[in-house]
Amino acid sequence: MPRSRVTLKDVAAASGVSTATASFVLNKVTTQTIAPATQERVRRAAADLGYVPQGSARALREGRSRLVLLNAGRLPVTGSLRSFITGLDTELSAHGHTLLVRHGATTGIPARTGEGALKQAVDIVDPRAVIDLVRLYADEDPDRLDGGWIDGLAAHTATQIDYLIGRGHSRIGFAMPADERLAGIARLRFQQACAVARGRGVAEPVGVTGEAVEMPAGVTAVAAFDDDVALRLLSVMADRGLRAPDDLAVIGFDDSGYGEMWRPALTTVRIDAAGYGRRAARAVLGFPLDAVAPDPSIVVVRTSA
Amino acid sequence: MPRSRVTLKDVAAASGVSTATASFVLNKVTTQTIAPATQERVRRAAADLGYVPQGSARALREGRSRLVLLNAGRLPVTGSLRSFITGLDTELSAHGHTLLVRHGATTGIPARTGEGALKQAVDIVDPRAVIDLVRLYADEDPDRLDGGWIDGLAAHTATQIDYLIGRGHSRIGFAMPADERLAGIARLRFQQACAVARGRGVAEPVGVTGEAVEMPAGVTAVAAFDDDVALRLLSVMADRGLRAPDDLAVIGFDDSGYGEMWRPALTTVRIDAAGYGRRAARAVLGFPLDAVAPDPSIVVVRTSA
DNA sequence: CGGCGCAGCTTAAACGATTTAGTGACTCGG
DNA sequence: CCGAGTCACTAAATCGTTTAAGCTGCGCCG
Repeated sequence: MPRSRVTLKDVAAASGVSTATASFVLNKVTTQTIAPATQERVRRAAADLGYVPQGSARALREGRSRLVLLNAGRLPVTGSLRSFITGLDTELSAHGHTLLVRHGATTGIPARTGEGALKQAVDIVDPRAVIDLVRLYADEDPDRLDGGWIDGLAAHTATQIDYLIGRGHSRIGFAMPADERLAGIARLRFQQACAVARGRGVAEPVGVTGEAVEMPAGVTAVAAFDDDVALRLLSVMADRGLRAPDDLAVIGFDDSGYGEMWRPALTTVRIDAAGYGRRAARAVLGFPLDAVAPDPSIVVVRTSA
Repeated sequence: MPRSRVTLKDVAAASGVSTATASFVLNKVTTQTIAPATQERVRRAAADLGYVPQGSARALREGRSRLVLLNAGRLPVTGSLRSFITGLDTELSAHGHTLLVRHGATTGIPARTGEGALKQAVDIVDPRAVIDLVRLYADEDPDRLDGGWIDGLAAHTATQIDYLIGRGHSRIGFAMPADERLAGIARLRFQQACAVARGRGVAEPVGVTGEAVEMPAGVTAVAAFDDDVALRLLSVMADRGLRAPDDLAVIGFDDSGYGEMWRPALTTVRIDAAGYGRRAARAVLGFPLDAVAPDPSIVVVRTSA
């Protein structure tokens, strides 16, 4: 019963042509003309038999597979990363490709076990492309296949800071993550925040850690690196009997989904991560990017700021 | 410079043997004896050239690749799933295999787009095995390659319920998730909770939804399906001015990492998910399971219960 | 009517690994 | 000195695709 896999040979035999012809038809090769009637026969046979090309054979022949590998390291897949992945996945599969994600202890430090594991995965699947979030976040990825995610960050940081300024805050703190691996991208965001403030004629934000709740004198609001940092800050504040937004306004970044469960509910910035995912897919496949523009980021106003 | 991939042929040529011999050496084939000196030469050459076998060629020949595919659907990868993946990954890579994860809109309902996408992924990579969490959680997976995760659930549910009973609660609620896709596994957990209570001579828990905070008369504690449900309940309680644990004790399940940021911090059950991951890896590879037993689950006592 | 061009196929050679079925060169017992 | 039995190794087939190159008739031009 479990008749083995249907191969191209089966399709060819069933439609009375050679495998070459069948391949030409099914791949819509333009360098070769095939009679319409023949095309029809082949397509029918393929459909009837339920033929699906074997990826490994194809990959062997073509030197690379139709897979795209996303290295997510140990990043939690919630909020925007989840959306990013979804966008990436839908756009890729619309073009016959498949997204697979590697999670694991990749350290970002070359020649550590994690790096080796990624390399191994790459060698095994011969992916069409690799999107390495770990290196991207460590700010050392030469070819950023992120669909403009990193580049878009400046505008989203502006969304965050502008909201605070618009609410009348003129002395702002910027809460950095504790995780070393995020240091690169955190520094970037901090610089962006400073630039925005300068542009608005407001004092540059002061960097603070998410844990320490003692704010430098005069700071009335904190923009957090992400929702995680914001939530951690909120909980430390609660321990000290401080409430947001009255004692200190707190705005997160990159709506993680957990902020809305908190009390006070976390005000945050929502980014069209799925849009960036779709763009990343196009970048990877070599398509023009201008066709898809992610929506601008918006502030999800809840209670904390 | 980008000299193309090092193949087995290169290794064979460099060590003056045929590809067959090289293959025998590198795969430690026992049906064939090779002179120690030759083995040494081949291994050196492979190392020097940086040879890595090409997965697609191997997969083509063997009919399946050395990949294991985990279908995570739209599940958030935090807490225990993250640990499960880590355990799976380390154990698999210790045996020359690689774990890749598919995220996406898989619906669990056959013949929907999601299912098709998974099938496509499977066809492309010819994985050694597929662990389908979506089907597993929908309770319709015939061959459960989960390392005993589902089977272990009964004991962990007991950990959760017993804690509440030990704290003197005799009328307990069980908070179910709103997500339809978790209905199967939620029902299972609820039944387990009932069984535990019966065994302890306590009234069976009443099922409640995570959102509704009105508890049936006399209920003093709630065991949640997972931390997410617990957190949601906690926030609804906060809105009504109710505090845990005094007004209602709440215990989560499957420590997600976000519970400790909440105030009151969420008491929950921590499961050795990494252990189950390692077992799942062994199950997939056909190794005996008894060698690895996951640690028993423990209660992480914080404040909410 | 010879030959050219073209539409519509097929043949066969890759791709890089694994593995079956040998093949020589030895040794050893009788 | 022959036959059998190891040992150490190789030749070649194979997996399923893609694709360059070749082949065959037919129509048409000069």
